[in-house]
Amino acid sequence: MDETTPPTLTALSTYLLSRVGKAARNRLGEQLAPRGLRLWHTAVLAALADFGAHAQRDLAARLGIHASDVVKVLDELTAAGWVERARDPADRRRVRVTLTPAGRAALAEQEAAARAVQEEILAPLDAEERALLHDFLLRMHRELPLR
Amino acid sequence: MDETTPPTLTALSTYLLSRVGKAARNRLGEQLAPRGLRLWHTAVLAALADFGAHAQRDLAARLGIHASDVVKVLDELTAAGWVERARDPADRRRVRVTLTPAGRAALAEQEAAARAVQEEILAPLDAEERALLHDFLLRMHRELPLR
DNA sequence: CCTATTCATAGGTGTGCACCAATGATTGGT
DNA sequence: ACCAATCATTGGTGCACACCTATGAATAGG
Repeated sequence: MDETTPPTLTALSTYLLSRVGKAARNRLGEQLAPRGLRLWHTAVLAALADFGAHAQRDLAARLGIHASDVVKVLDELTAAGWVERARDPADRRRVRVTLTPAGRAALAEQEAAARAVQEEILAPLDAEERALLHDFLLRMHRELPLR
Repeated sequence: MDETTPPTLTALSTYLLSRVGKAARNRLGEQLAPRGLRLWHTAVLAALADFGAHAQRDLAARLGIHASDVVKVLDELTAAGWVERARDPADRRRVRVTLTPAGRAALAEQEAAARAVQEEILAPLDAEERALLHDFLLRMHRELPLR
């Protein structure tokens, strides 16, 4: 049986983007799932590593994630000992979230997993093409609504 | 508040791919939703337009979608009058699916919607860059497991 | 001929993702 | 001192997506 994807679809960058993106997402998910993680866990750890401690509301704003979902992600990250919550003494409504050394180590592992996935997905491209692709994606990403 | 995405994430093509891809997927979905459609509807119409009538199992194989899900998509496409189901007289287990003229017209509209989304997402890229991106995506897509 | 396989169908599950409303504690504005 | 707004939290909802099982009709292979 012919399994060729319809040219009407492959002619659309949008379609390819959504399909390749989904593949990337799925493979990333498969890497994280065994550790009981989803993409937001990594994103939160990365935000803390790159920008230091955040109030939860700032994490939500930076990542474009719902405040109520931040709570749930942090519940799991604290349970893993990767993150610590502490009331902000200056404003006791806020909870200050900090990355633990264990959290930093976990992030490094997750980054490595992501790079392994990258190797799979970008396999057909040479180094120069990968650099171009990354530049294109960065520029598109920058214009995206953070939602 | 600083809403910069963590560099640890934006350094990963995989992350950008999954994020930009999701945006593309979402915007496409928003275009189709008012008409009660999802991406698979368009994909099925495209397969029929590009390769002619299919048995349902062949649609499933070509698109990498579950046979039981094909049934549901076709239920809706037939209800819209875009597709017709007929028993294959040569093998009466099979159902031969054909595109109606209305279906072809609907596909054209959906393509136009997809191109509009494309215009949004690819806005930061010039024509040459878009062509390069499309080539990259095509090559990556070709190596993807059809699932 | 009859048994195993194929095909379409019906009905259901689980997961990830995004979003929403209600609540209690705390703060800021006036 | 009070009222309105902010923040974290709880406990949901709904959707898209992918997958699974069981069933009946039809076919193919020995």
